Amino acid sequence: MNTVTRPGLRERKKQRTRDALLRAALELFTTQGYEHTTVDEITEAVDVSQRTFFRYFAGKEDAAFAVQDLAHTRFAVAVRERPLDETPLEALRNAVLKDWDTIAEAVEQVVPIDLYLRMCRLTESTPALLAAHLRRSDEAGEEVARIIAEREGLDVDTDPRPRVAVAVFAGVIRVTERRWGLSEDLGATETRALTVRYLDAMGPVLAEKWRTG
Amino acid sequence: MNTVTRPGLRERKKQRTRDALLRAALELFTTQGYEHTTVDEITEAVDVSQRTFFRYFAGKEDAAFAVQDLAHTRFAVAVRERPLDETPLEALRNAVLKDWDTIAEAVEQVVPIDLYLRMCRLTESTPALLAAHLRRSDEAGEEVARIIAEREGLDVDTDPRPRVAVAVFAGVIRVTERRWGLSEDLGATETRALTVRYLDAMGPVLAEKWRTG
DNA sequence: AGGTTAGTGACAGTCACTGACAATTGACAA
DNA sequence: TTGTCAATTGTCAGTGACTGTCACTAACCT
Repeated sequence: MNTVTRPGLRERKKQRTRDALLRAALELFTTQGYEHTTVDEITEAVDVSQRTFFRYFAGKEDAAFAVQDLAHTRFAVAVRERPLDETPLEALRNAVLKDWDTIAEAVEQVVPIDLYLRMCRLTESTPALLAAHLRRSDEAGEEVARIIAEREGLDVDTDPRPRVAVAVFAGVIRVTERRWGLSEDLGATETRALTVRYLDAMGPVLAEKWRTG
Repeated sequence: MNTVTRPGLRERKKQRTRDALLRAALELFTTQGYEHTTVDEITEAVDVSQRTFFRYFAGKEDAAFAVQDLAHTRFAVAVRERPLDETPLEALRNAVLKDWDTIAEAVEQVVPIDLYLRMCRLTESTPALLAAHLRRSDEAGEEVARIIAEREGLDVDTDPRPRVAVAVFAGVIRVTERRWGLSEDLGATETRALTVRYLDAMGPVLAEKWRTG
């Protein structure tokens, strides 16, 4: 008798199964490695049939990126919410930074953050995962480019600037991603600072001569 | 009796097999689609065992990108050959443009250019291939970043600028790639011009306000 | 010519993923 | 409460990518 109709038992059960599968998958991936984890191992850990796994996730890869997708979606929303007086790159910059502070709790709703972070690192060192990650980022970038174009009242298929701006921005993000993913000792706070530094350094990099001689 | 020891019969036979497999693979991929082409179909077309295919290529994917890898390698060389008085981004820009004019014949040595171009378009519309392509590009970018760092006498692990510059540059290239891959009517010449335009527009994009209002 | 070695084919096995159908279980009305 | 409907799941069979192994053949070397 909830005023807000609570999802029925069926719905709740489904959610539990999905969560359990997701958590088991990430746990196994991060401890044994992605390639060395079979779907059977995941389903055995949750005690469902293999077929069920594929009903919840399009494939192994899809499970690996369920959380990452959440982050991408949130970022797109954050960009859409930026005030219109910011330039495109300002909007992108401020969107990441604002999102950064609240992303942790959003992730925690689904899986322990620690698990997510370990998964991110694994992505960087697993070719198959890195490939999938880059493609998903590319996709997310496309969406953001459309948002930027809309903000600026431009046609994304005529004017290249939205896509160029997003591509440039994504490139910088990728650098910090890599840096963070491969270094053992680099906390979230330091990485955030690094991101700011790189983004702010971007302008000069393009014009300046680097050599002091 | 060659002064330059010509590769033996064994070596030549191997090369022929590899070429035949590669050509058959690309031909089938581009006509039937990547996913709908089985390795068995490829090997049947060349009349070798399936096992042989996997001795020449690490997988289906590897065959699909054999030519693309050639292009990446050439680009890296082109960057290395740029005069030292060019700024990093100038060097990158001029390397693509210079390479552009000679890449065609280099490709033709291995497979018909037309086949290569069709393969590129297919990559853009096949998620699995796009993912693989982006990862390989990322890898190539890492190599180029090291070359740039060396040119400038910097340590790539300390100074982020080489990677940032390459990431930014790669982002722009990606935009033209996409544009070319998805439009039916866009020749190589027009695409080259587009690349120049985007690259040259990059600086302004980062600083300027876009809205005229 | 005869021994060595690289390249190949044949075969068996693993694993991701899919389609089809039957069994189960929550939802909902009589 | 009970029976019906529909959603979820399990089972089974099959495809296709990829790997290890081993015997065989053909090029290479002396």
